[in-house]
Amino acid sequence: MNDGPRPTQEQIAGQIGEMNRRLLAYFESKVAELGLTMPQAELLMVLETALPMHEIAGKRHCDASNVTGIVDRLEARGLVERRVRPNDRRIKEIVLTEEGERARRRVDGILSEVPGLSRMSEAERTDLFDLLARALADTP
Amino acid sequence: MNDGPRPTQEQIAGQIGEMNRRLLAYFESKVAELGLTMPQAELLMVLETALPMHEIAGKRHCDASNVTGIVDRLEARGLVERRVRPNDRRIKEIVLTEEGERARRRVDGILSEVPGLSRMSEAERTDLFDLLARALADTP
DNA sequence: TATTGTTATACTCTATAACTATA
DNA sequence: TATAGTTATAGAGTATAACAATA
Repeated sequence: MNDGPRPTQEQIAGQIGEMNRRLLAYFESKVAELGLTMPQAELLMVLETALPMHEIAGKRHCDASNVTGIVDRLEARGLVERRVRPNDRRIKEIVLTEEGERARRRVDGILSEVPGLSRMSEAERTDLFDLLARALADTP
Repeated sequence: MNDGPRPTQEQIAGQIGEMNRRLLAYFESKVAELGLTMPQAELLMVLETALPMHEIAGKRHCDASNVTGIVDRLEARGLVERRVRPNDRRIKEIVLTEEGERARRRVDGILSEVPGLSRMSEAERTDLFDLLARALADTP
């Protein structure tokens, strides 16, 4: 497949780290153009359907009290609404407003467009996908 | 090379995002065992040699006032020292203490050990390295 | 009693602007 | 004047603990 020089694990780790840093900075700058932080953008992405606060916290692997703050800011901007669930009045469903739907689609467009991928061939992309899948399987 | 099903760009982007999230969470938990945050750990990694504050800010692409705070905390823990440069008394060189050197080596070990890579063959790792290099070349 | 969500508190990181000391 | 670094300030995200409302 490839008989070039063999990079060390440290070199590969360094390259993955560099990739992560650049991508994160890139995505941050792009969602900032929509007036969003990354946690806010990621919270929008989780709202494919309406969800209670505690389920959002579960998906984001963070404490429920964080979700309160992020939802507060999204709600202040008119992107989401809190709706008490009639069956169980303890629960508040978070739902996207129409403007929230639009913002979510824009965020989705940003996060789906990894700049480094655009000039790769289909075969290269498939190889990368498969290798990442192998790596992911062993990533905690 | 690979004649399996062709994933869409969105699927690959999703996988890269998932990889990033997991790796970041993994590294965060590991450096937290050393009592460090990621910005603190990354600042240690930059100190291969002593550096002035403003150069650290340049390498981290952040404002100089941030570096003041992070160095404050590292200094309070005895991991770094500020030394005024005699030639130009405006400049403070940040140098690792012995304990800082030890912490830096531990952080280096953590960041060089990407868990998903350990069970891949050399050929697979080389392919991944080359594909990431290709992708990086087009990542701003 | 247990669950859901909020509030109070505290800490880190982030940027901007004003400041001090030095060149 | 310009540069290096700090401080003051403000906002966002994070976790923990205490709390109110509901089940």
